[in-house]
Amino acid sequence: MELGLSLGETMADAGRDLVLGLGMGLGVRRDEEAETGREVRREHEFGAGRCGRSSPEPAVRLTLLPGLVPSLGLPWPPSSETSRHLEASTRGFDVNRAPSLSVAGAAAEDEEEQDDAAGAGAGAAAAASSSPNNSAGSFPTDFSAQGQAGTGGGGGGDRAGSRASDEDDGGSARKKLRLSKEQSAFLEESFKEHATLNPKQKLALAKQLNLRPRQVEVWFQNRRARTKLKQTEVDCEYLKRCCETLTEENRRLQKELAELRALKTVHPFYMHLPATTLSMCPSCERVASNSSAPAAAAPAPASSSSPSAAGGGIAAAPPEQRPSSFAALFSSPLNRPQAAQPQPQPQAPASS
DNA sequence: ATATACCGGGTTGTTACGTCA
DNA sequence: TCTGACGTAACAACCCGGTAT
Repeated sequence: MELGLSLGETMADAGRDLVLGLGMGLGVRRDEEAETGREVRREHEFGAGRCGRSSPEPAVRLTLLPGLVPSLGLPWPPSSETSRHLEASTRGFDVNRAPSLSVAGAAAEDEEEQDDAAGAGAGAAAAASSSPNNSAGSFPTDFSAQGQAGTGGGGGGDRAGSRASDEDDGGSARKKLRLSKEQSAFLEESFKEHATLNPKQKLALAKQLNLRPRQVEVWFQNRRARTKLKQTEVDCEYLKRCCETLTEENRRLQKELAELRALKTVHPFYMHLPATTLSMCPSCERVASNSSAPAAAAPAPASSSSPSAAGGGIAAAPPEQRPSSFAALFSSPLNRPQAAQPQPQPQAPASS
């Protein structure tokens, strides 16, 4: 069996569909999200799924449903990933030292901020603002003292404005990069609720955090990129495990097929069905035939002379009802492993 | 057709941390 | 043990191209 895996672009909030180009005709569905317009997305802009318009949407996509996790026995999501992400997401908090620990650092920053103030003319407020240390003590009230450094405040929030400010700052625009712990936390909380912003919310957030709207916009862009990157990493690992499991399954089925063929040679009367119509039910370990599937699957009584009846306990079912492992793999409810979110995933299955 | 705004992908510069001699 | 150089990861900001309005 040849597997062609293609990792579709799926944002963390894109319905959690892992796209697999397996070409096996199982669990195929059309991507309805691809028809979702931008306006619809706008209406559901917060918390609603979106499909990256830049991603090439295959005409037919095989949705790798999260039910694979239990089916394949794959540990998901990796708790280490979650912890790592959380660590990473909170690393900035730790990096921002507590005021008591940053005497030397504060002194150094004072020098920088003096430069900033001199370069941007932001004044004493800006000079005192951009140090995260200054805001470590109080949560909301610090926001008024944050940001705006190096840009002279204001900032239209549009690209032209930011680019203009880049040039206006006389080369000091990239200083004071780190947002404060409180600002990051607030943005994270906002991101949990909605991964995209409309202008109104952007302005509100910027005002609340005393950041430029452009900063808020950039933060959300970067945050989405990080989420997607994490999800991609998770998906790759997941697909790798899926591939390994399916390979093993294929190996097992090939072996069983060989055994059945050998059995056929020994007892030809026993298997007067075409070999291609035989399938093995992995759950009950019985041979199933789909050659008479339409009739056998129907409630109508099966012919006593039918092979399936003669088999005694041999079940016949249409392919979509066949209790194959693939069907189980690709028909489970959405449970695709997700990249570590800011909040821990309580439904993480136990690792194998 | 043009302008504007937004977004994703990629890149750059800064910062903080860990390691090692 | 302390220190400075070095590598690395994370992050904020930017640039560019595409798309929608």
